[in-house]
Amino acid sequence: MRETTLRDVAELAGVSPRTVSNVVNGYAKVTDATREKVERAIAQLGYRPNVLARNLANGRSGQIVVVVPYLDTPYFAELLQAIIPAAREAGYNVLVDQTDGDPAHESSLVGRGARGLLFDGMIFSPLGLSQDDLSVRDPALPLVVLGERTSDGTFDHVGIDDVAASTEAVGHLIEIGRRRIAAIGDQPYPTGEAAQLRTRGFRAAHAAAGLPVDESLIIGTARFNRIDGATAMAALLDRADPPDAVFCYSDLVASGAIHTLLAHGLRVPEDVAIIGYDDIEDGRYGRPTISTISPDKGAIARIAVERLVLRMGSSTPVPGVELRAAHRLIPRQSTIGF
Amino acid sequence: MRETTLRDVAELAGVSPRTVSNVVNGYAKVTDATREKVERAIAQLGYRPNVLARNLANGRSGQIVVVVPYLDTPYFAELLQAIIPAAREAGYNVLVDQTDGDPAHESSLVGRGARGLLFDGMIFSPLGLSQDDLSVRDPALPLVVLGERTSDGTFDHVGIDDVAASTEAVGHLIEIGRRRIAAIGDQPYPTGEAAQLRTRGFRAAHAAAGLPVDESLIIGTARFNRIDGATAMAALLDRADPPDAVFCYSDLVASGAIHTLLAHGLRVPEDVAIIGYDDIEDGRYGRPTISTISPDKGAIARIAVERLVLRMGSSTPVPGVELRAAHRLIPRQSTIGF
DNA sequence: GTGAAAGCGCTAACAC
DNA sequence: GTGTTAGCGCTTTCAC
Repeated sequence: MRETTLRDVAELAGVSPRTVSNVVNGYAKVTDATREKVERAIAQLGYRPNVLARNLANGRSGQIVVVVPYLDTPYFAELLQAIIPAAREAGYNVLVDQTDGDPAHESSLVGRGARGLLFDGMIFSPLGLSQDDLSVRDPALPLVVLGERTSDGTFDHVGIDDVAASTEAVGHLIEIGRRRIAAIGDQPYPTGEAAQLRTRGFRAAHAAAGLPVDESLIIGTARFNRIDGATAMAALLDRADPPDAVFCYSDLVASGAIHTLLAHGLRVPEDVAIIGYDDIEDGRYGRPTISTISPDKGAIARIAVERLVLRMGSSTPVPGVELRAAHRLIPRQSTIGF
Repeated sequence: MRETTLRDVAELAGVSPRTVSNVVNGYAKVTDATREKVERAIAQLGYRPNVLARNLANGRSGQIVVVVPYLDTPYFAELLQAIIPAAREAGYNVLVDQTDGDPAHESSLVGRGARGLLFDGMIFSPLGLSQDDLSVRDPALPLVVLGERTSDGTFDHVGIDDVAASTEAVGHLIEIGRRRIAAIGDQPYPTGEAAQLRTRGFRAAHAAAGLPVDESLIIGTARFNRIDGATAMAALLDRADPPDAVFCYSDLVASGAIHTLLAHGLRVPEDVAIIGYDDIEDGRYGRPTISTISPDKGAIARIAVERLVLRMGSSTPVPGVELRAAHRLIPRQSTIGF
């Protein structure tokens, strides 16, 4: 049995397809009389507009895609959770893609144009891509980038001020009296921009306090996972002169580090204070709860969607801007105790 | 500047649109000579097929939607992470929807027909919906339901054997010598089927061991979150006769319960043993690590996608079946110590 | 305010 | 093997 079409409705109501379309979309003015006729016919036939046809006629899909490296990373899950309602409110459905941080996958996504796909715009949280990779993308694709990038002027970038946030985090450790502070998560290579900004903050806080930086206390990790934190912390504890505090580049890293410390019979924060980054829900319930930098995820989501909608709606190129969401330092048990 | 169309390619290559379509889709036989001509034209023009037009012509969108209650719940995030690659492999993109467990939102999703939307099928993990609500859905929508439901024969259901798994979990607590076992997470109302199956397993394990069930040790919670676990555990500790073990209906609940125990100065598992459910990544890194029931999420994802693809591809109604993925008990520190 | 008709760009009978 | 052509179901310019 064929689905009923707009044409069927028009016939039953004794009007033209044009009028039905007007009624359905709330366009133009339609007499109350005809509107009612049409609506009755729609109800009677159980008519539902065919989105596929509408998409073709409109040349847009009403969908945006959100691309994240990993979905099971709490930070991205929480971010996505915030983006979806924001997008829905703006009338867009959300497609989700995960890249596993694979640069090839990431470039193929940004490289392809909007038209080739079924989304009108993209919110992209890159991991494996360096700034250069990003600029080879299809310029016709409305794009908002999250995280630690800098806009080259052709897309928008939404993030918090990582250097400032990191400086605050390390400043907090200094304030509570720690002097041998380690950092876990550095990534001194092109795709590690996020990490490098945090490292910069680490140095800035030391400089501000007149403290020297022990370079050997800056530990690199391939990713920002628990296991990376656990491993790096173990390496730090193996040293003759372990640190009395650690700035971890994510809450997961912090969680892993704490795990190692407790397993070694050390106390947090008495022996080693720990501060993380991201404010994921986990950090609020572990033992100890994890001090952290909390980015305003709701704001990030709102701003990202808002800018993307603006880009998708504009026929002329929109200049890319840098947008900053708020962040704040949340001291918890892992630095200030119980 | 207009995007190049299939027609443009045909013109440049000196062939008909039909032939270009054949080349693009790998259909039918095309002479190597013409294929090459066409491919050269495609490359030269930078042609990309318009998915929107293709969708309309095909009458399908090539998308499936995955509906979960909450995205920031690790279990669902991990499940989604497994579903996305499985779907992509089958040639489908994944739309994501979260319902916040809102029954109205959930029914509106299942109630609307496939054609009204831009997905060809749905993988649905309901929370607020009872069995009855589910059966009012549009029968034309290919549907696979996850979690603890029973198929009414018009959709497939994929899940693990919850009663068996719960019985094993509680059996494990009994095996390690616990006798006063509590359960946190019961939901004795229509939408709480998941919880009720776990409670049934709780009873079954007691029965199998010849132990009586203390009904007052079965604690209900509105959701399966950390805060619910923390609160319920606190209530249990307020009693004159607290339990020596707790079966938590999710790892998050377990995590919350452990938090409360540690905060009260109790030891896990020495004073109270804890077992959870879901095997989320968190549970493998906390302190103590959480014993749990581990559902084979990869298998669930694979089976769900496979069945959905089968449904979407069939013109005649496919009888709904019950499909079971494997699960296994994973003892960790929270029951067997360090 | 409403109708007629021309697309949107692709697919797939149907011929040759 | 390839060309011709008629849709897929909607939107929308243009008249009236």
